[in-house]
Amino acid sequence: MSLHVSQHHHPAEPLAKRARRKEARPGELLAAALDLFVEKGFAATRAEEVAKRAGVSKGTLFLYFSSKEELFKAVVRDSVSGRYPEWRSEIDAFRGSTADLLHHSMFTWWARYGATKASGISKLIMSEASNFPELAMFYQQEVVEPGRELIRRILQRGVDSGEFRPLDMRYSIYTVLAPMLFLLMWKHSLGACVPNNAPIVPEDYIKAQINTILQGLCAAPVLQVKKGHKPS
Amino acid sequence: MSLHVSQHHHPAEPLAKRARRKEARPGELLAAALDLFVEKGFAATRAEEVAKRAGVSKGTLFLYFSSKEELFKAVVRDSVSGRYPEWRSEIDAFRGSTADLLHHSMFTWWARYGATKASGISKLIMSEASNFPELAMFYQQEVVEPGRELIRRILQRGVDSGEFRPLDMRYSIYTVLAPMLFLLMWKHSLGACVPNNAPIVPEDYIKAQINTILQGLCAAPVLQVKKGHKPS
DNA sequence: TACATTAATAACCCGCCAGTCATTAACACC
DNA sequence: GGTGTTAATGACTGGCGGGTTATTAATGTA
Repeated sequence: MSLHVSQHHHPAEPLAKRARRKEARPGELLAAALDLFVEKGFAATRAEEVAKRAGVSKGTLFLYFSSKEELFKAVVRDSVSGRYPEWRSEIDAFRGSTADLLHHSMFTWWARYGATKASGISKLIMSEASNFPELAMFYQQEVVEPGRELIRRILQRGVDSGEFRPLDMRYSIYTVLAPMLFLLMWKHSLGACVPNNAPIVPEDYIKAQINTILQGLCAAPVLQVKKGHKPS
Repeated sequence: MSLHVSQHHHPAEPLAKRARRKEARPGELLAAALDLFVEKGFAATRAEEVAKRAGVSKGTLFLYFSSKEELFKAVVRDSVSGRYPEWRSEIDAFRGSTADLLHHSMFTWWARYGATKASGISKLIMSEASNFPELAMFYQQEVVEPGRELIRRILQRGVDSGEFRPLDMRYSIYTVLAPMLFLLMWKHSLGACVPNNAPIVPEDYIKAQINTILQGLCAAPVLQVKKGHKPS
């Protein structure tokens, strides 16, 4: 996805059969795979369908990726784990209160990841980890651990500055992680396929969660989160 | 599971092939199906394997359940939705503070559901809802809605008595639901199959979550949850 | 135009699995 | 022991899907 999005050599010459485009194929296959993995899950996604969506035959898919599992790993690297460095430096550069940093981080995470297609990958892994232990392992190292570290960093900042009470990091991390991952899961499972009379509005949900989290974590009794707060 | 657990007619006469036991079969099949659905998921569970674990042939399975989906619905009715009436009356009968009620409910829910095999069903549904919309719909009506109602009941009790600040029920429900469902998901996915240097101890996790939730929900600034609290 | 290289293809292999059905045998009743 | 009912079986079907391979043709070079 990120770098090599499909760019047809010439619009006037629309889709030559059997065109040889060694450079463009992997990116197009990754994009197609992301779409389908997110939409149907890992096991339920058919290699042939990925190929078709990328405009090639199944044989070509296996020419560029040795198996379905390798294809999946490539998708994760391309669309998830690549983003950590940027986030980490943003967090380190942040100058306001830790409450504001938490607020900013959660809304940013949602806007840049949770609300995008790529977030389906997290749901997929939670869903299919037990059937594909190797993928689970890969994801744990590549995504989960770094993510935990980022949250720990934010909370520690609050403790160090005295804004938060002393925290047991082993579990406080989940105070932030659980509501966000639940939102993700919900969005991609029951929330997506069941007609619901009380649908979750992500921004409202997050605001409510932050409210609860902060009033629970701050050392001193604290007011509501400020109303007109600007996420970015 | 609940009622008709397998009881062999006579232990001395261990496993007569082709025994005719119309009464015992459905229960044994449900128990086997629960095991396997939880272990491998819905799509990945093979009908023949369910039959084998129940000690019958695949043909017999389809004699009692018209399809895999019907088998699944029967498992849900048998091992999940049957428990609501009991919980609801326990909640209504509770006499202490709402903070204690919440504490009691969350630990009881974990002990009687979260920590058992049956909780794998919730994880399964979150995982496979999008591939089996009919099952998702069924689960939403049979399990999710009643569950939401129960949480709403508890929170409303706290608001009415003045223990909790006024709450937007649409989202406050998730303050309770999200951490618990996240724990479930974790237990049945990454937490189960990845060697983890910081494993989650459910009771500690829940205690930490309650702590945060209450300090966020209570009207007045509140102390820690009492230390030696007895869940039941 | 002739030739070498290799990207791309389509047919193929092989194992798997939900659901069916004709056959078999356990049991009840006489 | 004989007979009818039906619980239980297991072989079978039809379709699917990951991965392979022999073949085809696009492109670069001379």
